[in-house]
Amino acid sequence: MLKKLTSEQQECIIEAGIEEFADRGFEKASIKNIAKNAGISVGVLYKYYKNKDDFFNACLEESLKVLIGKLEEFLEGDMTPRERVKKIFTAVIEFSHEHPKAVKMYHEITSGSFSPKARELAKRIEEISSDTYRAYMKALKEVGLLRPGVDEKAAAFFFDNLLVIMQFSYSVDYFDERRKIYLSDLYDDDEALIEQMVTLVDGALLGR
Amino acid sequence: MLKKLTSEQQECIIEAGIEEFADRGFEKASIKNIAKNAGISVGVLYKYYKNKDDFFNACLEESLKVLIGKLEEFLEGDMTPRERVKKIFTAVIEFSHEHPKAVKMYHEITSGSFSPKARELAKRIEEISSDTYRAYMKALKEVGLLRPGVDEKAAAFFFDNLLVIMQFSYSVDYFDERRKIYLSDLYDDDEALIEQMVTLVDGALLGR
Amino acid sequence: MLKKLTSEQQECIIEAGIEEFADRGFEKASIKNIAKNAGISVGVLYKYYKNKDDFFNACLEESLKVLIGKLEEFLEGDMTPRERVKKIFTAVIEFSHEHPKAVKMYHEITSGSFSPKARELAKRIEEISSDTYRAYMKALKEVGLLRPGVDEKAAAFFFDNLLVIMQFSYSVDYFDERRKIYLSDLYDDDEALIEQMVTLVDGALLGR
Amino acid sequence: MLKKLTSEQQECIIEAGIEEFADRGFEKASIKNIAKNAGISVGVLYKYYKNKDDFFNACLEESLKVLIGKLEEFLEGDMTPRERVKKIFTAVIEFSHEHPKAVKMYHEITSGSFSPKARELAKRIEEISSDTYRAYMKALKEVGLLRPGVDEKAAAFFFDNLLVIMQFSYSVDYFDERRKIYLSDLYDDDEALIEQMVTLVDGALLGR
DNA sequence: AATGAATGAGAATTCATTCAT
DNA sequence: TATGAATGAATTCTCATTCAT
Repeated sequence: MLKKLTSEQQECIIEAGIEEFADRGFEKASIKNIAKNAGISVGVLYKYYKNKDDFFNACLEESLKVLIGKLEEFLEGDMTPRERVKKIFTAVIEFSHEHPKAVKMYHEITSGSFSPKARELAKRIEEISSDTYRAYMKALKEVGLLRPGVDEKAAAFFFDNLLVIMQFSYSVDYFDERRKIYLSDLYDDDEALIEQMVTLVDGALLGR
Repeated sequence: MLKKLTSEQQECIIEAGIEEFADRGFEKASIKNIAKNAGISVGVLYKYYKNKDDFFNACLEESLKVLIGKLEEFLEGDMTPRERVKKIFTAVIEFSHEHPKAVKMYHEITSGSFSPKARELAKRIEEISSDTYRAYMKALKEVGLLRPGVDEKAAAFFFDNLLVIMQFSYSVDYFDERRKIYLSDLYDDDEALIEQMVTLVDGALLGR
Repeated sequence: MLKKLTSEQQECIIEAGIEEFADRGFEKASIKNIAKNAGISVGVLYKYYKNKDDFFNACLEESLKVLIGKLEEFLEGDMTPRERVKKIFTAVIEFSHEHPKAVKMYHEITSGSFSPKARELAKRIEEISSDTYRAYMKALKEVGLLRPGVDEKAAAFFFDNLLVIMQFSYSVDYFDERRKIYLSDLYDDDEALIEQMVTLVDGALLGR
Repeated sequence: MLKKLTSEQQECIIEAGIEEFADRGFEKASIKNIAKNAGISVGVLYKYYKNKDDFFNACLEESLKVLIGKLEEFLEGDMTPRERVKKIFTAVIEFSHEHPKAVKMYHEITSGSFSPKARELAKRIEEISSDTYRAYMKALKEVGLLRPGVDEKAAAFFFDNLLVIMQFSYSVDYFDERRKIYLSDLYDDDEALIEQMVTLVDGALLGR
């Protein structure tokens, strides 16, 4: 039956794409399947997107947009360093619970070789994170809170490393299982894990 | 597998497989190509391995074997905690330089959905690492070196998280580019980065 | 067809169709493209024409109509046989310059397998030409100008063969390139080529 | 069932290709169909030929090879001009009877836009014919047989034009039907048609 | 009536896997 | 036993045709 796409259905396409790409990876993802899950025909997908690559980029962009949104909140508000670190860890874990597919999309581009467009999107998000965390580390240093001898860049890298793998640990199947292995009873206690991470990060950055 | 992997030819097949899987990912990897690079016919490959999945598992197993080998050295020898941490960071980066394909194989299974056999292999290596690091953290705690309030499991998780992402940062293209973005001039100075990481980890675990 | 082709818009559609079919061939021709160039929607095109085949026939009919128009002039006027032959060769080449798309449409049906309707249209034009040329040859014979032993039908066939391939040589890319290969410096001198052809045809038909 | 291709089957592939391309044209020709008719799987076709284009070129080359073979006989032997012209007309018609698909392949490239490889093949055959016929016309001129005022190039063009359309008239459906329309009872009498054509050509070239 | 987005069958192409030699 | 040509299902992508708006 020929029926105009509702705007709901249009969103549905990207959503179905993210679902499929996140679950099965770019190569295994089937356009036919995505169309079926989105309740549309393959033709309509190719009306909006030039090819599989192009569609993947659109899904990726949507996913990263949500991730970037979270980042921007990081430097907002007035709080102690510990509070801020706790806030971001909490946000990252919450985000992973709410948008596991977005995180999986991010993880997806870390493997395989993608189009220049995808590389560019990926580069942008890394630059934004890097800038954000380096600015924070610089601020800490200026007020004499960053441990002496600690380089701002290394500190930012260290900090984002932990956040990235934490995101994976709550979204990507493999890392989730690994988290269970490492944490056993702590696996289900997000609160406690956050507290531990904050303590460790504080020790690393502030020395207390 | 009809035969144990003993002959030189067998090693050659696995090596060619690791090369291909690491470089092109599971889906894009070509069996024909692997056979050609190993100097055998596809028929022989299928004599030893049931299918692509099965062969991938064999390659994965070999890769993980090398990774596990490194781990065992961790607890060996008598040294201060800082020395030990430095040693492992150094070893991890050296290993990534020497065996980037093995690390890529490890990264490869973190994406996509692999067979039960692959999951099992992966589980084993995570259990070994987890046990190793937890044992170390426990030892630290017992001698009163671990910062008060820090859980051994969380500490082990924290520590391995950093090591895993550091391995990726030196082997997986995406993470390597990301490392460059974060570290800029520090990108080429492994020594300095290790020093920084050790300092941060020491601060996190030991409070100094 | 629900409506006769009367309105200006209708001509526009056919014109766009001829353009597209002549340039890209039946299979590669795009209905969407034709509609766009005609300034209408595809829906309208399908209102007037049952399908692509049907529309092609309409375009073909229009093209052939123009070709037939030229034919009718052939027997008009009072002139010597040589003058008449020269006139028709000149007309054919002029026509090819002015309406290359119509000639291409004609060439297009000589390949592929078209619908009965197209065959019928094609048959009609061939019958008209055949009748025209046979009548002329008969007239020549009756006044004793046609060389003895020359059959009127064969002469008509011979004559039209030359005209048809001459048309292709000025309209269809392939035959145009071929003409260049054969004629080299004569390629750009229509006048001279016509003169040569007339001489040859005169020799063939009249013996001088 | 997996079974080695007999060499007979290998020839069969090209033959099936020529059949399909000749009958349905490049665009409509179906690779699946060709494979089925050749008694092979699609995969094997793609083992030998890069893609549809490449396979078409192979079929075209095979077809043109046979055509060129005939051409070479043209200048052989010692005979009067009339005998030679008769011989080539006879040969051309025989050839069209024996290899109608080869002629259809030749006709096929006169429409549509083909790959550089196909253009090159086509150009070569036109150059060979052109050279052959021009050499013959030059020879005629040198012995004073070519009618005065007749250009060798134009004569060669005129001659090949007739041969080409004669080939089409015996192989390409459209031109075959046209031949019937023009010749009526002469349609079935190849001998008589040849005699007529030879007479006409002799009149054109030699003036008798 | 006119629109043009949606449909989905069908095409070319790939490549893991098989098995005749 | 080893080979690698043959298989054919599955994938992406196109576009004539339909029909809800």
